[in-house]
Order: sequence, then structure tokens, then C-alpha cells
Amino acid sequence: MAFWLFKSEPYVFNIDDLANRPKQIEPWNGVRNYQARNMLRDHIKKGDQAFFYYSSIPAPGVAGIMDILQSGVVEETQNNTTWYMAYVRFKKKFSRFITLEEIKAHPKLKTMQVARRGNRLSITPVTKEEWHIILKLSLG
DNA sequence: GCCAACGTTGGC
DNA sequence: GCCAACGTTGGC
Repeated sequence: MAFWLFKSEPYVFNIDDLANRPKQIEPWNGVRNYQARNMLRDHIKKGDQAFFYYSSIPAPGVAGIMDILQSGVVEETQNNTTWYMAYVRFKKKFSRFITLEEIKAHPKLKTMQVARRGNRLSITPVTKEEWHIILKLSLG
């Protein structure tokens, strides 16, 4: 099983929206970046898990986690390019929001891709260690 | 609102 | 194929 981080602008779609969907399932679509597309197509698998990350707000960070039900689903083909999406399901909303500031301050989290300056990828891989540290922090 | 860090587009 | 100009993302 692999771990990921998916970005969303929470005023567009947030983890409560996901929790309120029928069966708490939603297609994660609209990804129009080739690197992220390739992850959806080739690397993200059923059974993986992902952080739900809030971007473009005063204090960005991780709000909770979701399950990947299916990935590499064709969303749209335009010109000669095929775009893919994943189906995600609500798993858990953290009792404590983990801010990017906290991630950057943590010695074992500050190397996370999302903490890198200028990082724009909307989907990034997360290591097993990073995953578990953030889960533990969310309980505290 | 500013700016860094890309990604994309289009002229050559 | 190169690169300048422009557009977008996203943190601050």
C-alpha cells in the first residue's frame, strides 16, 4: 500500500463535502498536469491512502485522510492527450488540523515534497514514515 | 498584492 | 529545438 497527498482548495471542495457525498465517494478529477496525471495512471492503486490537503488559504495543511477506491480511470481525452482521475472515499477527518507550518518545523516532515518551496504539484507521494508521523500528530 | 517556481505557447 | 513571454499555482 502506498501513500499520497492530494491538494484541494477547501472553499471549492473540502473534507466535509466529501463526507457528505453519497457513500462518501467522489471522483478526484480536473488534474491537468502530466506528472500528476502519470501518478494517477501508473502509480496510485486501489487500497492506497491519501491525505486531504488544503491549499491557497492563510494556513494550509492536512485535514484528514481518504481511501483510494480506484485510480487510472479515464476522465477525458482531448487532442491526443488522455486525462485520468481516481475515485476517493472519506476515511477520517483529523481532530486536529496539521498545518504546513507544523510540517515545516518538524525535523522528519520538513523534507516532504509539499513543504518544498515553489512546489505546485497537486498530487505528491508521501513516505510511510511521513504518513505515520502525521497520523500520530493528528491525535495529539 | 507580491513573487517564486514552474508549465505552456508560439515565434524563429 | 531554443527561448522569451505569458499564465498558473500557491505560500506569504
